[in-house]
This record gives sequence, structure tokens and C-alpha cells, in this order.
Amino acid sequence: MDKTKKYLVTSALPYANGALHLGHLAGAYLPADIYVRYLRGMGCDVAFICGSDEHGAAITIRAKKEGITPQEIIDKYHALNKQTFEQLGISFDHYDRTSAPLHHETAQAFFKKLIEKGGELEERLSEQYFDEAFQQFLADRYIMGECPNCANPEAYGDQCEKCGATLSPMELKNPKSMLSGATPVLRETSHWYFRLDKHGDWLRDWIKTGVLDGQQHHDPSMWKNHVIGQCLSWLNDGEGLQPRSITRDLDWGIPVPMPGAEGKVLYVWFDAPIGYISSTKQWAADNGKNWEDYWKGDNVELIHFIGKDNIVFHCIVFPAMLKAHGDYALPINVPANQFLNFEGRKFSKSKGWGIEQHEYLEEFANFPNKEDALRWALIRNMPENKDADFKWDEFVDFYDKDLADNLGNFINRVLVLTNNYYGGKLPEPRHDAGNILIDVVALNGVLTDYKEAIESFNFRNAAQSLIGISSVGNLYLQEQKPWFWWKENPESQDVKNCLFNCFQIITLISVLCEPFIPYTSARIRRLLNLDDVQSGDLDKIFFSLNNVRFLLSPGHQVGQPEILFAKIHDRNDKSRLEIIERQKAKLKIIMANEATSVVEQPPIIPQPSSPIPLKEEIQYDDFAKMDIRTATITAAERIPKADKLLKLNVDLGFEQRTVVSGIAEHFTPEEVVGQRVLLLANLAPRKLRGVDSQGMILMAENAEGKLSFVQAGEAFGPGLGVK
RNA sequence: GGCGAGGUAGCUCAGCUGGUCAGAGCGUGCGAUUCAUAAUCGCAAGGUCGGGAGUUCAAGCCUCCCUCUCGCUACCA
Repeated sequence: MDKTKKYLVTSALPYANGALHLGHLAGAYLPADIYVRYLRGMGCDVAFICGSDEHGAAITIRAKKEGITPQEIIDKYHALNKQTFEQLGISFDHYDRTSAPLHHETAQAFFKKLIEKGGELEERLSEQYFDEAFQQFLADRYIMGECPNCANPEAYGDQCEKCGATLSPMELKNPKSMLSGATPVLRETSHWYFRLDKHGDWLRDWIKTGVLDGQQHHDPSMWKNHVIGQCLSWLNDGEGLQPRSITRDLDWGIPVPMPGAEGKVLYVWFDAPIGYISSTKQWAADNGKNWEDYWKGDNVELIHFIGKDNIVFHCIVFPAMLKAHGDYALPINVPANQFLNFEGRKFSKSKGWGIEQHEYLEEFANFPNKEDALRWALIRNMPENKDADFKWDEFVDFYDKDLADNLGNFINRVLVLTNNYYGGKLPEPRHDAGNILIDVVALNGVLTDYKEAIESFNFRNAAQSLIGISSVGNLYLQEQKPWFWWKENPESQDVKNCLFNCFQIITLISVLCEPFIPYTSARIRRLLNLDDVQSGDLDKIFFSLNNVRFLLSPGHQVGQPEILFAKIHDRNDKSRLEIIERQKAKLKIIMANEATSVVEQPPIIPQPSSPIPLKEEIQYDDFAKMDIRTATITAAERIPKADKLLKLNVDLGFEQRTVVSGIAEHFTPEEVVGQRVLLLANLAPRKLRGVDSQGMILMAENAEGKLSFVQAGEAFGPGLGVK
């Protein structure tokens, strides 16, 4: 933490074709918000920047499916996400969108700068699918076909959503244009590529040692292990970095600012991170700042908060872009979080597993302090260094134990006593203030933990130390037992000192808790009759403590006690518990449905979301060309260095064949031997992993991707024809 | 198969460059207390630090092998 620096903190730009779930929040937005609020508290100059990522084919395709315009989609989700963040207290200084004209200009200027500079971009000719009916080239996502991996007939040109494989359009079987439905043809087109391959060497040094252009740019020991590990894994990959295509044929996005580039836009991955820059520009323009102060020069501390799926992009690709451009500062840290699971499984929108941010706000509408309750649960179990699991039971525990029993109860105890004894006025402590504050200053160990934890992005530790402070308060009360001495002597100076000191601790807590639970901070401040926490207050508090100054003065009037956190496990009021129970019940229903669907519909009738469309019509001759034979597997072994492949010996009755089959994930060699199968016997041989495969075993596949052998009746031996 | 990150008390996790590193929180048991939201405070529980071997005077912390989990990646006619 350095007050002379300009901090620019970003959270990953959410893609504006859907809502965000709690995992996103815990991964990239909440940690950034905590960090930023802390920096503000310490009086640092910080800009917290984010915005919607609104380009890309996924949005246009979705629009087409739903019969609406891309603009309608992005407007909807931009508004939803922006508003939800606000409600949860994610305190962006500016939340922009990549459809903004300023962003288009900025991204185009970035591209042109790279062109002018030379050597960073190159134009390449390649063959791409072209839809003749619509007279346009097809973006990867506009091509659908059969996945070569799992035979899903609805794989996209860039990815199969069923098996998750990364694909290229050329790999698809039976490609179809999503525009016309026709089979596209190959035509030559040109695209621009970013020469990422030229940046590998300095990137490796930069990541490993933190040295950039011969100067120490950052301290690599401050980076998370898994971040550095993953980057080096990429950089040291045998192939090295490859040039990356940065333009696409699409009508939704930022036009490529080059003559003859009609119909081409910047690939969304290229324009999106530039959104950090354009969003900063807009913020600066709106607030009388100079945006360049936050992006250029040695005085910039750029920090990207992201999820681990974004590590390579933010640590390798974007820095390479920035360096290639030349004007910009590189990130000082990329504290990526891992993934948050939900009750033991991955979040899955299609299965209804998990809860989205806005859903939470809706379903917890009647839950007091819902924003901080959620923030706290996510912080206490944040996936900082390894995947974590969100559980409702833990949500309850963290809320009841930490916030209600420990923190809230401490404040309540002190307020009750003070109102009873002194009419809510802070009593006058003994005059040797130095002695009195010793108790508070003794917290210094905890305070140091708090600062160090936040500055090293260990927010769950920092949260623990916050609770540690109210624990100190509870312990102090317990030991001083002012209620006991008051009964002995209502004028007891010890009682006055004790409660006076307790208010010093509460004031401290009101400031320290602000990064984590800002709504609660404001409520505590109100109880204390103080204004909300302001920029720089954290710094002032530390200064006061170090110089043994009061945080709250004698005679100060505080408010009536008020329950800050009504416990969820409350024997008089089950309403909060019921909200939780409803959530848990929803999950049980999902699990029950899954269980019954397995039991009640035994083996057959797998209902694919949409039936597999029939392939193109063929003639008998086409079929007759295939020589399918009954056969028996006589031996099987795994192929080394391949997870999916088995090498099979197949008996055709009149000859033996060797066949390589991608079934190793479904069957062990042992259970496959003796299996009677159908073999496509006249398929041209092909080498797989160095083994000659002479034919192909026919398999049936169900909706879950499970495989089953196809065979003739028991009495039918090997070598028989199939027609 | 390759690469990366992990496998530490019932649960969730801390443990920096090897020598008070065997810890914290929660749960559990016992005790104290009554100002408070059936809250608080204290004490206790003995986990071969995934398994095995090695380096060292000394190893969760270094090396090698094995194993499990997660992620990326290769093979998939």
C-alpha cells in the first residue's frame, strides 16, 4: 500500500448475455470491492473500474434464437448486472459497457496503433466457411455440426457444449450454417493475427521474477502460486505461444478500422479488456480526472481481479497487448480466485444448481441485512487459493456465530450497559488516558494481521481478524465484569473506564468492518451517532491508535441498543430460518428428481433436449459401400499416453484385426474382452497414437454420452455380414 | 499421457527462504458468568502433516516414486 500511487483496480467484465451467480461474485467482484474499500479507507487514490462485455457471436446467436436483437439482450443484462452489483454494495467508481462509442474508438485506436507500429499484427489468408445464401463468412459460432469428439450433432464451430471440447470449424462433421441451414463452402478470407509468439520470452521473465525492461516491476512473491504456476505452464509449453486471430467475420462488434475490412469486427477477446481502458476514460471525463494518470507511467498500480478461468488471458495475452502497444502500464498483480462450488457441485444454470446474485436478492428480500449476510458468507469461504464450497448451513453458521453472537452481541452488550448506567453518554475515563487506551492499543497485533491480510489479498484471514477484535471486546467485558462492580458501586471508575474503552473498540470495528460489510458499518456508525465511514478514515484510526488518541470522546451521546443481526436460529422467530430452509428444499427437489429419473426410466428412453436430427438422405449404394461385420473382441489393452484409447484385437472369424477405439473412459480392457460387436470392416486404416487401426467398432450413445456395444443375437458368430 | 494447483485435528483451513511447525476457527466435552440476540469467557480433545523411499545433525516445509481431488491440455475413423 503506497499512498503516492494511483491505483486502478478492475474486476472481470461480465459477459452481457446472462446473470452472474454467487461464484462470480466471490471470485472477482467481492474481493475487488474489499480491496478497493480498504484502499479508500487508507486514503489512497483509487479507481475501481468494470463494465459489461457486450460483443461476440454468443450474443448474436442467442438473439437470433430468441427472436430479439442483440441490443435488447445486452441492454437487459447490462442493466441487471449493474443494478445487482450496486445493491450488493460493489462500489465501482464506474461501470461502463463495451457497446459505448468511446470504447469503440478506443479499441479501434488500439488496433491501429499496433498496425502502425508494425511487427505486432499480421494479416493471414485462410479458408473459412462461407454461407452462399447469405453471402457472408461465418463466425465459428455460426457453424454447427457433429462433434468429432462426442458425436453431439449440435456442436458449435468453436466448442462442443456437451463434452466441452475446444474445436475449430474444420473439425465438425456435417457442418451447417446457422444462418441458412445450408452446408457452407470454404472460401479464402483474410484475418489479422496478434503476434503473441513474439512476447513469450519477456513474459516468462516478468512472471517469474517481476522484472520488466530491466527494472523491478512487481514482487512476484506477492502473486498467488496457482496464478504463476498456470502462466509458466503456458509459457513453457513445448509449442510456445502462438499468434492469435483478433478479427472475425461478424456484424456485431467493433468494425476493423482498415480499408477492405467490411464485415469484419475485432474478435471479442481483443476488444473486451480494452474496455478497462475506455471505462477508465469515461470515469475520468465524468469526474474531472486525467485517465492517463491511472494507465501510464511508473506510478500506476494496476490490479485485475478475476476468476481462474481468466488467468492466462490477464497474465499473458492482455499484458502482451499492452506491452505491444507500448503506452500502458502492466498489472502489478492479478489475484485470481479459484472456483466456488455450490453445495458440493458446480454451479449449473441448466440443472438449476446454484443461485444467481439477483435471485438471492429476490428470495432474501425479507432477510434483514441480506447484502452483508451474503458478503460475509462468501468472504469467510472465499476460494482464494483452492476451490471452495458454498453451503447454506455454513451461511447460517457464519452469520449466527460471527456476526450475531460475536460482533453484534458485543456491541449490543456495551450499548445496553451504557444506556442503563449513563443514559447513553460515554463516561469520563480516568485522566491518565495513556493507561486506559493500552487495552485498545493491545489490539495492535490483530490490527497488523488485518492490514497484512488485506494487502496480500487474504480476505478470509482479514475477516477472521476483524472478528478477533470483537472477541477481544467480549473477553475484555467478561474479565472486567462491569455489571458486577456497578452493583457494588454505581460510581465505580473502573466501570466507566471499561465501557469507555469498549466504545473505542466499537468505533474501531465500525471502520475496520466497512470493506467487508459496508451496510453494517453504516448501521454501527448510526448507533454511535457518527457519520458514515469516509475515505481516509481507516488511516486516521490507525494514526489515532498509534498516538494514543481517543476514537470516541467522553460525553459523546450514543443511540439506543438495536439488534444488528437477528439470529437465524431464533427460537421466537423462525422467519429467517425458513428462508434458508426453502433454499435447501429446492436443492433436495432437484436431487430427488435426478434420482427418480434414473430409477423410473431404467435403461432406455433417454430424452435428449432435442432429438438428434437425421443426417442427409443417402442412396442405397452409399450404404452398400459399408461392410459391417459381426466380430468378437479377443484382446484389449490401453494405449499408453492416451486416456480415451483402447487397442483391441478383433476376431472376424476369417481374420484378426487390430482396432483402436476411443472407449477407454467407458470400459476397462477386461470387461471388453469377449464382447461381441459390429465392426465397420472396410473403413480405410488409420494410424492413431502410432497404432494402425483397421476398422471401427459400432457403438450406440445415449443422452449422457454413455456408450453401449451393438451386437447380433447370441447364435450369430463372427464374420457375418450386416445389411 | 503432459502441465499446473492441492491432499495438515470430526469440518473449513494457516503454516514464509527446512531446526518451539504440529497451529487457528467451528463442532464436541467440562467448568465459569449473567450485561447481552439460549449470547459470552476459560480449559480439554493427542492429527504417524495422502503413502513409501531418500538428502540432512534436523523435513508438512528439499529430491524421487506411488496414490487421490480439481483445472488446463493431448489422443477420440
